[in-house]
Amino acid sequence: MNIEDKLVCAIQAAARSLYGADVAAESIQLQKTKKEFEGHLTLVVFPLVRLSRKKPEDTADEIGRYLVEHEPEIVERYNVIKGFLNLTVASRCWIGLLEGIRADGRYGFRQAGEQAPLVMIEYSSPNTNKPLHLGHMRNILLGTSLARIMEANGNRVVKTNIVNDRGIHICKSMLAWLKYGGGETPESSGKKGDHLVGDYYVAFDKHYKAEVGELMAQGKTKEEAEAEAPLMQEAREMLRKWEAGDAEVRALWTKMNQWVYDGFDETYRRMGASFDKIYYESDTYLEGKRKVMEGLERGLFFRKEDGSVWADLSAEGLDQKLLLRADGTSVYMTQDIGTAEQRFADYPIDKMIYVVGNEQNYHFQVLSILLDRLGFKWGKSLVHFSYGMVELPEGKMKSREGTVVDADDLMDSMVEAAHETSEGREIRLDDFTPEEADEIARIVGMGALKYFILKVDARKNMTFNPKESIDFNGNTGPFIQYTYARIRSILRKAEAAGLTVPAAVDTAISLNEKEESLIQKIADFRAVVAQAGSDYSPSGIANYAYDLVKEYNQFYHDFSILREENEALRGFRLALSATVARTVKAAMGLLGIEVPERM
RNA sequence: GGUUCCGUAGCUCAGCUGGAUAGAGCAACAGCCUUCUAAGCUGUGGGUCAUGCGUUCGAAUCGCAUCGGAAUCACCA
Repeated sequence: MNIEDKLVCAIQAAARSLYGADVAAESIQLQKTKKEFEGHLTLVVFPLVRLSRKKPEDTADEIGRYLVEHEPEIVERYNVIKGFLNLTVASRCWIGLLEGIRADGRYGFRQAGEQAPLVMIEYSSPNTNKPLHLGHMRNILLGTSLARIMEANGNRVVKTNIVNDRGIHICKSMLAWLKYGGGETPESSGKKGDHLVGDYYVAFDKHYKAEVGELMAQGKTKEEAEAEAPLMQEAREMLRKWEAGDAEVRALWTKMNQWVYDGFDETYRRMGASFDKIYYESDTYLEGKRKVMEGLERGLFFRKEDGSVWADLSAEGLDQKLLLRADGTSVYMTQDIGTAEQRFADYPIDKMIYVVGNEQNYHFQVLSILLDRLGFKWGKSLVHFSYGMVELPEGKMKSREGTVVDADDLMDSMVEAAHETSEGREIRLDDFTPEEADEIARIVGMGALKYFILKVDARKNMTFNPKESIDFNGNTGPFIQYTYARIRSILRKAEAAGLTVPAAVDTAISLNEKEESLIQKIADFRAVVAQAGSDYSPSGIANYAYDLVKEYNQFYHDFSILREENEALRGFRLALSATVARTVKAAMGLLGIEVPERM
C-alpha cells in the first residue's frame, strides 16, 4: 500500500470519527502540494465541508490534527491555507517507499500473463514506391512506443504492418525503371533500394508531366491530356497485367518490391522498430472482396444498378460508402476489411490499435462500423490512434516541391550533429575511442530525434524545425540521457572507491526537501505508465522523464553524493541516484530511446 | 455546408478525470566550473489561457455560441 492509499484510509477514518460520515475514496482529493507551500500532499477539503458543516479552514485543521495524532508514522505535521490541508510526510515514510521501489525490479511494469488481453498494433504501413519520410517516422516512433507502453501495462502485444504493395503507383516505378533504368540495381549503383525505386517514381512523374504538357500544347484539356498520355496508358496496362498474373510483370514487381523492403528494413533497424507479423495488401485484398460479398449475401450491404457494392451508414448518421467498384475491383476499405479478416484468423485479438494519421479519421469511423457489422468482436472498439501531421516551419511537406524530409537523411544529420556537439564540448572527461564516440553519437542523435517527436501530444499537428531539433539543451532527449550518464558515472566512481549502494537504507537519517520530492517523483512512475496506457500517450512518458531528471539535476547541483561524509546519508543518496537512473532508463525505454553509460 | 480535431509567453510545447499566485524549453539579459560530467544549475523580463455566455464555493480544464486554423466528406491508397 503506498502513502497516498494509506492517507486516503486515514482521512476516511478521520471523517468517520469527526463527523460520523462515510466518505467514498473517490471524493477524497489528494494532490501534490504546490511548490510554494510546505508539505508533500494536499487534501482539498471543499468536498468535505458538507459533512463537517464548518468553515473550510476549520475542517482542514480538525482533519490535520486528527492525522498527526493518529498517524504519526506518516503525517509529521500539517498546515492549512484556505481550503487546502497541506501534509508533510515523515522522512522514514519516504525511505520506506524508496526501499519498496528498489526491491521491485520492474517497478511500474505489469507482467502479461497467459490470459492477458492481446493487443494488436498496426503502424508504419508504407507504400512501396518511395522511401520513408518524417511523417512515417512520427508514425513508426509512436507505434513502437505505444507497443512498449501497452506491454508495460500487462498486455500481450503483436506489432504488425500492412504494406501497400500493389496498385498503380507501384506500376509507375516499375515502368520508369524499365524505360530509363538501364538495368540499374541497388548493387550496381550502391543506392538503397527504397531510394532507387523512389527515384524512378519521380522519373515517371517527370516524363509524364512532359507528355501532358505536350498534349496540352496540342490543344487538349488537362483532363484529356492526363488520361491520354502514353506513359499513363502503359502504367494502366501494366496494372491489368499484374492483376491477371502476368509472369513477367509479377517477376519485376517481386524484384523491385524486395529492393524496397531491404531498404525499409535498414531504416527500421536504425530506428529500433520491428514487427511481429507483416501483412501485404496483395495477399489481403481478395479476402476483402470475399468478405464484402459475404456481407452482401447476408444483407448487410447492397448493390447498385451498375453492380457496385455499398454500405448504408445512414443509421449511424453517415453517408453511403463504396466497398466494391462496378468492375469488381476493390477500394481502400475493402482491403482493410480483408486485412482484418486475416488478422483475426491468425490471432485471438482482443483489441486492435491502428496508428494512422488524422486525415483518415473518417475512414476508421466507417471501418469500425463495418467490422462490427461483419461480426468482429473488436470492431466496435477498435482504436484509431490518430496523430497529427508534421509540418515544416515554411508549411506542409510536399513531395512535389521537394520539401519532404527523408528519414535516412534526417537520422544521418542528427547523428552527425551529435558528433559535432560532443567534440565541441568544453570538458571531455575521458577520451572516447572512435568506436565509443560513434556509438554515443548514434544514441544521442537518435535520442534527440525520437524525443523531439514523441514529447509532443500525438493528436496535435507539430512543427519540425530542423534547427531546433538538433538542439541538445533544455527539454530534449540528450538532456535526459546526460543526466543518466552522470549518475552512471557517479556509481562507477563509488564502486571504484569501494562505496557500494547499500542493500538497505538507514531509516534514521532525515531527508531534505529535494530528496523527498525526488522519491515522490520516482514513485509517480507507476501511475504515469498506467495513465499513458489508458490514454495511449507516449508524450506523457516523455514529459515525465523530463520532470524527473530536471528534479534530479537540481538535487545533484545542490548536494554532494560521494563527498557526503555521513555514511548513512551517502548510502541513501547513492541508492536514490541509482533508482533515478533505473527509472529514467525504463521511461526512455518505453519511448524506444537508449541511454548511454557515458557521454 | 456537414463532421472531427486544434487555438496557452515572441517561438516550440506542458498543464485539461474542475482546485491555491497558469509551468518548462528556446530566444534576450544577468550570474555559477581549484569540488561527483557546465549537453548542467540559479535569477530577470515576458500571459485578457482565441472571444463571449453559462454550470460551480472554485473554470485554461466542463457545456453552449462565436471567431480563427487544420483534416475529412473520392469509384486515391
